[in-house]
Amino acid sequence: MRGRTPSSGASPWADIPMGGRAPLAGRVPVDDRTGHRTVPDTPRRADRLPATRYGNRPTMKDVAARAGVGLKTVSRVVNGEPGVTPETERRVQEAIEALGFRRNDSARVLRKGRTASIGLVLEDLADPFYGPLSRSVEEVARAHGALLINGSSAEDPDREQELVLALCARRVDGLVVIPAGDDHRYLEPELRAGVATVFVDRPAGGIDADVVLSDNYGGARDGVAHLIAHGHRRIGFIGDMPRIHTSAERLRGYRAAMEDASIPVKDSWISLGATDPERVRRAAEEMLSDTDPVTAVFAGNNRVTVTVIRVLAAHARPVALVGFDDIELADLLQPGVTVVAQDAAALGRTAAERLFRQLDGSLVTPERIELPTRLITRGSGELPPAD
Amino acid sequence: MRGRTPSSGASPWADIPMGGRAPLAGRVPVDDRTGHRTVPDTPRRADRLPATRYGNRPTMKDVAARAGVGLKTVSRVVNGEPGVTPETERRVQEAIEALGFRRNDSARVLRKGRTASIGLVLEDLADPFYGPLSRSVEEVARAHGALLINGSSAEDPDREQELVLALCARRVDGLVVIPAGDDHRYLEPELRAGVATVFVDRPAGGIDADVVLSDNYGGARDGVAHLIAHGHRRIGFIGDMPRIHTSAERLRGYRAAMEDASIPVKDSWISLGATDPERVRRAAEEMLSDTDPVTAVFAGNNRVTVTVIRVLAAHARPVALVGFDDIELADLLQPGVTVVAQDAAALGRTAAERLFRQLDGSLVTPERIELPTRLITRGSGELPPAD
DNA sequence: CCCGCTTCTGACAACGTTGTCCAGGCTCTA
DNA sequence: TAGAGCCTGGACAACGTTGTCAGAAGCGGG
Repeated sequence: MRGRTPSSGASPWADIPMGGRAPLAGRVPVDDRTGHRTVPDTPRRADRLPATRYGNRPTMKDVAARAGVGLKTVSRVVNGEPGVTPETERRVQEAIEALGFRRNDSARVLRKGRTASIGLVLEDLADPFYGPLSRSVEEVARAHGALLINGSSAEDPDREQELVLALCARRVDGLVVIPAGDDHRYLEPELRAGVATVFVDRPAGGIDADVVLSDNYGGARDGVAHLIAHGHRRIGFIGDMPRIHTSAERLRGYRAAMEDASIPVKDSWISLGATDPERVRRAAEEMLSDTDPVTAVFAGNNRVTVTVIRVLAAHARPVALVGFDDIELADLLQPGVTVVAQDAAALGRTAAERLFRQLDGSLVTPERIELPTRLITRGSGELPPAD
Repeated sequence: MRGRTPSSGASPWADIPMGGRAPLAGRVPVDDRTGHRTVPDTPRRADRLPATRYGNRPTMKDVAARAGVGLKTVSRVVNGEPGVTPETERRVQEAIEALGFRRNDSARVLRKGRTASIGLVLEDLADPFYGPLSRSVEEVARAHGALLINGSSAEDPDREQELVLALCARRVDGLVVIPAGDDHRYLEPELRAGVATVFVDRPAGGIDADVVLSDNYGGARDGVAHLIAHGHRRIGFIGDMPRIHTSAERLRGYRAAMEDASIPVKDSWISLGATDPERVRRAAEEMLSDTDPVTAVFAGNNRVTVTVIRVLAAHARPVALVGFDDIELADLLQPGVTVVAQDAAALGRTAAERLFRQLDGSLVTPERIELPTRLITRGSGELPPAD
């Protein structure tokens, strides 16, 4: 009992009743799944259905049979290849329409060797920083006729690798990765096989690949220098885990600015690993209630900034604030929030464009590209120290 | 030379589904990249490779040859099937490692009929409302071992269809669609073929399918009633294009609330089609400077709300505001922004869960699910009318 | 030493598409 | 009208994987 007999003349889909969703019900051996049939030696994972396929979809063969033409002729019509009479083409189109045929791209990929899809692995799609980035990657992909598959690593190196390998198994033509881990040697076979790869926001570890970054170090340094220029000397830094490259770079920028101004940094002014709001809140409150309290805070990313704003809003004494990453409505708060803005869309666009340039062969040598940041003054960073 | 067509005016690469240039034209130079570093382990394929292939990836056959076992044994090891001696398994694993083999899921899909991937078509990934939604869909997909492919329709029905069909061509197991258009009969063949389908945020048109919605009507009605309860009678409504279901429903809610309070609505209080900030701004300014100016505004979605906040901030007389959709930092503004919040993550989660229940056969009858909204009072909606 | 049994292994045929190549039928010229 | 050329259409073999099924190897009992 094979799925179908192609020689049965009329295609089996020609007379499927409309509106029924019958294929859904029968395509899983529900009896086996519920399991009250105790058959011990039957392996559970055995799909006993002849076809584990979901529904039966018409193939080019079916279309050909219905249109009364050869298989390859259908292929030609579907792909807009020349060499088909208008009349023949019409008949084929009609059959396609009638059967609801859709080309199976898996088979196509298998034959042609490319998928016209690229993968994007980022940290969290829900983060307002990654939304625009993802969107801009998608736009570039679309302009090149490719689809975007994406996944969130949730800052977990194992999950990153798992995702990347899943994408590679699907034979994406290229990968845009925002690394969670710091060892990417597992990608060596893919690079050898010609999978275009660009890392964004953070550099790759252990392999030589394209990287597109923001100037985290310079941005943070400028932001902190800005606070110093407004008279602050006791400046706190609240950032993410230092194993994250961006986080480490921004801390480095903070230290550099302080050193440039010959201000010794107290350990209690620095808080790292602030991953959730509660920890950020505690960190902020601690450095504000220190015996030697900070008069300004530099927030290491958008999530930290938002939480710090909340803390400061509830704080009696005004405290200056500069945040890394722009946030929506920052201009409407009292005071407006001064930020070091990076251009997420530009990061994504640059990366994706490099990816496709790798793919069309016009790029060969991996490069490291650093995009500038921009200090946007809105008030909170210009508050004078209130000792 | 494979010069087969004299009419070679059209690029032979013009066969990518979504238009645009094929990315991989000159992929052969990839060999230059590894170039001098000859890869000793990778067996070279025959020279008669299809011109479109790029990079040689090892196949199970290669692994089998290297490990000195049969093809099927490799398959067994790769898929963790029982019946392989530890010793054999070790040899195979070693070969896999050495060659950097990755199973080709396209071939697997072709054989098995399912892709373990689902498609998500939404309006704009960069919109803060869709980020969390997308993320929650991804989480559910991940829990079911599926990958997420997504695309942005940019509110364009043609693009929606193009994306959906591209996903179907890739044989996604299921589709989560946030409709841009209002006619989805093109999906009939897919439904018949058993592609699980759930519409979110807006209903499908012309077909019978699962839908998960927010209670747009009720939410808007409650929000407007809230303004009325605080003494307002001249209330403006600024919304998106009325052809969008959510937009129309919210307008309906507005009208219902006004009618419940027996307040006749002036045409000049209603502005639709406000898609970009500039138009929202003009619309808001007009209804504020009317001879009979509104004392409160109901904003039809998050983008409108943000712009209206800006306009009101620059406005002398205090004006009450309730917005549909919650926005970040809304609580920190002066006054805090009162909103009708919908739970984007819950929408996505509910939809994705239904999708997988369709797939495992436990759901057959399409349903319409409506999730409640929540009025969050923060100040702006409780301002008294200032005539 | 053979038989039956279990356990492990491999040959082979799909899956649906596209590239190659050849067979007819047609038009156009001599 | 025949032969040369051009169209158009179709048969067939890949692509890399998995399900089927039969064969091989190991092993104990008669």
